[in-house]
Amino acid sequence: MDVTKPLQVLTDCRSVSEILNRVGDKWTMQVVVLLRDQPRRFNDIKRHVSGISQQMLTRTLKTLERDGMVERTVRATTPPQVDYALTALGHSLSEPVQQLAQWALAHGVIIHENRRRYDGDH
Amino acid sequence: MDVTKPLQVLTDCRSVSEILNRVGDKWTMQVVVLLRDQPRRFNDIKRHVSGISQQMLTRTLKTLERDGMVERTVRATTPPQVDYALTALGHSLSEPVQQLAQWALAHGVIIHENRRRYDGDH
DNA sequence: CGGGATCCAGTAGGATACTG
DNA sequence: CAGTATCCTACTGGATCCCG
Repeated sequence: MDVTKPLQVLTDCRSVSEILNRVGDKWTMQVVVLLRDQPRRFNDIKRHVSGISQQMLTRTLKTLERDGMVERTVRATTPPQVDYALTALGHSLSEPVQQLAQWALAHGVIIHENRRRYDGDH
Repeated sequence: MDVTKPLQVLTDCRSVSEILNRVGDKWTMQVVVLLRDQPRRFNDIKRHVSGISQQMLTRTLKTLERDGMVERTVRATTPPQVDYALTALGHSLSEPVQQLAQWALAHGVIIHENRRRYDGDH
């Protein structure tokens, strides 16, 4: 099978697309950025990420833990206390994401203008 | 209403999440990276992005056009010919995306290891 | 050739109730 | 407090047929 450059690029793309899909869901980013400052507990996160349900927060944290982006620490107190902290991997991700955040902030307005114009013309 | 720093961060996050969601869908990245090299025609793109249906390619291109990321040029020949090219905005996006691509390529293996380990333990 | 229109399946995400 | 379990809805993506 031929290892032409276009094919290589597309292979890379699928790998990148997977990451983008993981990190680009509705809540992951907000949780990661929140945890960048400090570890937090479940309901603490829930309070700061407005609109998220306990269901989705559970799923989001579990997926992040599975990928090794956050570490889950259970303290066997009563009531139980669970801390979530970003791992080194999670922190390393936040760097390229910030690049994209810069881009999004810089071009967000233009994109929305483009959409308005497009929707007006069509 | 208070304009505390956490709130500001979360506002940014939603904007970034929106971009990630747009760009992180199943096909957008592959199309954008393919068009980075040169403009291409509809079926030309379809051939290079293996697995994409004409339906999804149509939708993907239309969304990219709406956001001002690609420019659509129709030549009224018979048969009709339509060229798709990346705009300056589209090109500018590909830069931070490449940063993320680097990250994905560098850490993809570790992430998959983390998942295997997690799935084994639980 | 480059789509539009339609239908259909799978999954992401939301609401609520319950539990150790 | 920190979840699990259940149900439901909406959106994404795929397949097919048609049209200028």
